Amino acid sequence: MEDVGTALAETSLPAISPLHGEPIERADAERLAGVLKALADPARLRLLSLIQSAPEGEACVCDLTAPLGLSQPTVSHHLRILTEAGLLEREKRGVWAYYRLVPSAIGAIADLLTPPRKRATKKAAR
Amino acid sequence: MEDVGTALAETSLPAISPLHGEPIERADAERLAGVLKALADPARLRLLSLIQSAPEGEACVCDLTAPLGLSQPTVSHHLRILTEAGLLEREKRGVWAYYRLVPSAIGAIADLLTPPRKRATKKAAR
DNA sequence: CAACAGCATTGATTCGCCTGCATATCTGCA
DNA sequence: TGCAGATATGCAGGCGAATCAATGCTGTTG
Repeated sequence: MEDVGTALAETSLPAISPLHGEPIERADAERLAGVLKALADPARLRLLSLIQSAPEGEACVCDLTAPLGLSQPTVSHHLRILTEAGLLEREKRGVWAYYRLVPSAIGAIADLLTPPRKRATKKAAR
Repeated sequence: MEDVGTALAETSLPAISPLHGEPIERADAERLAGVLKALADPARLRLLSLIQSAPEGEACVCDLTAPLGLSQPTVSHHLRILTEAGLLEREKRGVWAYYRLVPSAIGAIADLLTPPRKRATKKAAR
């Protein structure tokens, strides 16, 4: 894969939504799918949940392996994917690497999936 | 896979969110991941988008193969997955099968991903 | 009734991903 | 400098998914 990280970070994940106006294009669909793919995994969902509920809203790898029941390399791998998708941010303090959520990124996804308010009108006008 | 269809339909996709309170459990993570996996595909995102923007908010398979550039069996396959995930509903009229969105289902996902309003306070109190 | 059109299903192929093991890298400390 | 603990990366096995061609099914039409 290329750089899914920038997919959500800045430019990408544009204001277009698959549930609003005209059909999205292939490139946009692939970008959005890339980010959703990062979310669509039980281990990664649990990671996000664990980090979010951690004392300071952050957690290091060593705190996450046990609750997940996965090996340290595997956990590190999933955290990498989530970070590259723009859903997590990493901060290294000393020997430990602390991860925390990026609320705006997750919010952006939620917005894209939120159908327009009462916008059920069909464009049958054509 | 078992019945991802019921995953969103009724009981499943409970009120728990991976981004709110305490960490979600493994079973919940797998259910949510199952639905997200249905979304995390470019072809399926484009299908949802095409159907949503269709004249009556509905479309049949024959209208979808060309814009997607995929074979009819493949399109049918994706529609099946989306329907089983509870994101689409199917209605057969004559020889045609019309698909349309299930807004509540997609809204439910969006709600789960929407962080609590201004709830950024950490529970470090513990 | 026969021929045809729209969809779904099956089988086969290819590709990607999740996982763990082994190993490399980095940081702090003696 | 050398050692130990915390993370990251490479590699490989195995499972699941995406796709298409071929086939079956159902309703429509002549």
